[in-house]
Amino acid sequence: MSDDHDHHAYAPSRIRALPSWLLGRAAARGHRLVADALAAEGMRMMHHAVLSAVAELGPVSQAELGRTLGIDPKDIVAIVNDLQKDGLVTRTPDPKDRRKNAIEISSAGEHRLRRTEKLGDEANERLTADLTPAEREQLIALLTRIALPR
Amino acid sequence: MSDDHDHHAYAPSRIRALPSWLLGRAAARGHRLVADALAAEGMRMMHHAVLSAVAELGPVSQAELGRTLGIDPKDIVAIVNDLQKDGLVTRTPDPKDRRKNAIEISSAGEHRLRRTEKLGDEANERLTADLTPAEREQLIALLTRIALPR
DNA sequence: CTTATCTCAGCTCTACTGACATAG
DNA sequence: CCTATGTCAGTAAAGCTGAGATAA
Repeated sequence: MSDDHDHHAYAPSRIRALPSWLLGRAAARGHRLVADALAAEGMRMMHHAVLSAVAELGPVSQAELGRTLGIDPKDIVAIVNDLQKDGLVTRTPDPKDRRKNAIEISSAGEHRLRRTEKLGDEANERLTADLTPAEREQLIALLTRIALPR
Repeated sequence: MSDDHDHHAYAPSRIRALPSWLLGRAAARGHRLVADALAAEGMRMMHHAVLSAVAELGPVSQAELGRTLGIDPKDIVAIVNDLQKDGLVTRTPDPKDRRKNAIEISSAGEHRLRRTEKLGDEANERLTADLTPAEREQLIALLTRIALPR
């Protein structure tokens, strides 16, 4: 017991056995890596996620964004506000349903997205640097099944 | 495209490919499950983690708790305050190093820990209900390697 | 009348930063 | 002098709740 070195890799066994605990630790580390990388472009993780979803879904309502990303629609408001302020997305009233805003990515947004995507990928590689490519795929597959439950 | 049902399991592919994103989603879901379960005993996740660490490490300083759990030592203060207020741990000055507090679990703390441990295990089973036992072990092994990097 | 969308204000939990007093 | 420990105040990001206005 009581190694003076090697404090970092230790966690009490009862804690270490809890998937939720490990998930929290791993997510905190991953978030730190990605957030630091995206900060170089003045973006936060949720900004990148929403911008990426807007690019993929085309003109889309805020409520739809919230549903597909699993984010509270109330939080989409502030994120879209920021993206719009930077000219990365456009927010126009939907003529067919005037309750909705049609969110679309701008050319500046596409340019920004290409850069943040690269930075995010690099951060995720650092996060999973200890894993083999096959292990990364398996981790993603397992996480998908518990992160997006039916 | 555009299934009216089955919104829940979808996420844009570029987002879904990011381990950090999946980790965040999975951790949020796990935290919700565990936090709700522990709330029945008036405990939060960090209270349970610290109480568990105190039980396993015996008389231990707050700084040591912070190091082994990977939590900021400043945050240990408030957690130990709460645990002490409920009589779950004792906080006595260390006679050998008067800078330190020796944190020890009480019998009430051990009783509380047995119950929160059970509640936490059940919540973690719900979180990983879609996985086989072998897959759970593999998930824990993979998470350990990225959550506790050297 | 009921539902869906959007906005606002506020809260919790986790994590972090800076400042400080005390003890080694 | 410098480091380690503990305490306090405040901040940030993600995630929630409740209330309300507008439109379908």
